[in-house]
Amino acid sequence: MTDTTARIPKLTRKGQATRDRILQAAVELIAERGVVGTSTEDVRKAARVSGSQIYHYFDSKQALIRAVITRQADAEPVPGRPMMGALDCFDALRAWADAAIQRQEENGCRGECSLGSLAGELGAADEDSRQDLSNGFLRWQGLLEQSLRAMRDRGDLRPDADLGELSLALLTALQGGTLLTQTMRDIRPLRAALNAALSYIHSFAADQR
Amino acid sequence: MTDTTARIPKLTRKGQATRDRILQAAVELIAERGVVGTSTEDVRKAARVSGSQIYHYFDSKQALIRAVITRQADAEPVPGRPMMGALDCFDALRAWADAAIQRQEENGCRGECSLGSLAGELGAADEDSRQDLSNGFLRWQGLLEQSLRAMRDRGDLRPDADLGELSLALLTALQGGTLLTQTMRDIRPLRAALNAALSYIHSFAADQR
DNA sequence: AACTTTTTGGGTTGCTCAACCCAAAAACTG
DNA sequence: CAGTTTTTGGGTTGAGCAACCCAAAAAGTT
Repeated sequence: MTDTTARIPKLTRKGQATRDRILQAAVELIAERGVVGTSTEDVRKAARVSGSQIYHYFDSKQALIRAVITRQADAEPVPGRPMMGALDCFDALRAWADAAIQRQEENGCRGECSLGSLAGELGAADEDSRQDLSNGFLRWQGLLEQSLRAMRDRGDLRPDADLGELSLALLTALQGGTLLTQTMRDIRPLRAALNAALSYIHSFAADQR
Repeated sequence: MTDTTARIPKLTRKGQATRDRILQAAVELIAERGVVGTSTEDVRKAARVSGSQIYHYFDSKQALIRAVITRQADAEPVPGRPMMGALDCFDALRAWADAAIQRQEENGCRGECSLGSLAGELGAADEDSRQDLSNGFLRWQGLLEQSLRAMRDRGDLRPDADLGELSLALLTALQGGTLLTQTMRDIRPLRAALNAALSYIHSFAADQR
């Protein structure tokens, strides 16, 4: 994977902060206006930096976008809900799904610049971005799979449950549900998708009932 | 909904054909390069029409895009697999899902310009398009729900099955699965998503095995 | 204090592309 | 054949925008 980040030899705390401010501004603008609807000039204004600052920290708009992608990919699939070690029983999984739903409701079913939206917008167009996105999804799937593995180790899930498939089902439900929910501005798609996925996972519970 | 189609007073068979050729070219180009990656000039060349033909049949690029959306929305969720009346038992549903999977495989997991991709690309940016897309999804959900209703009437599904939720779960699975599959260029996400959704629906079968 | 990094604010350049115009020729319709 | 519709092929215009340049001032570091 090409590195689009390392440009500046040294980067003081302040430099880091400015770079982050630019990145954060890009994330927020893209969330509400999409990649195409966001010009570097918009980002510059929103980040309150002047002139050539953006091109001081990023090689190109593409590099900035890719930095946005990896930032989102390194974040939690459901913002504010850390997964590591926490999702290890059915109740926790249910709570995680409910948090995703609640978050969308609070946002008025508006975009969040999650990987899913970015994938829709960029996937077809740019191969480099597509790979970054692919890696992001892979990472998220890994996180989910790890949680499911913890559940299986605890004896919640049957030993023969295919964790790869289950984690994929959950991830696609989250992404598909979010896509429809944001497009239709209606929380029901996401709710139905996650209900179905959880129920499917539950059908592999060790103790049925 | 604003009508973006009716511009020309009369439209002979030939005019219709040319308009269709433009629309079709737009569909194909957008499928492989996305909306942003496709200029009106590209469409013009691909449709083998000259000069101002595109603006003769469409008010603007936006109008053309919206026409693409509604064309896709009026098509079948899984191209080449008509649903009306055909999907009325579990086997038919399974065959439909398999067709979706097979199609993606044949395409090398590449984009198809289905509503899902368009939604990702346009949803955030443009309100009019978002509504067209929303209506498209709604139509597809209706088709699925109708099929499930047929299954319930036949006695395949329990009377208390929530058809609205089930159809949403299936549609989100198709969309989310397709999104991940196309981004990761791997058929497994779509397969896992549809497996999960079908299995979920099957858990509402009248005769549990 | 010497040095490095960051920031400012003002450029410019050159391309892409949507939108639109026109007048004449070709094709179709009744 | 007269009238309408379609098509051709050549424009132009103007906006938006990415990419890049620079030199001086401010801030930070050691």
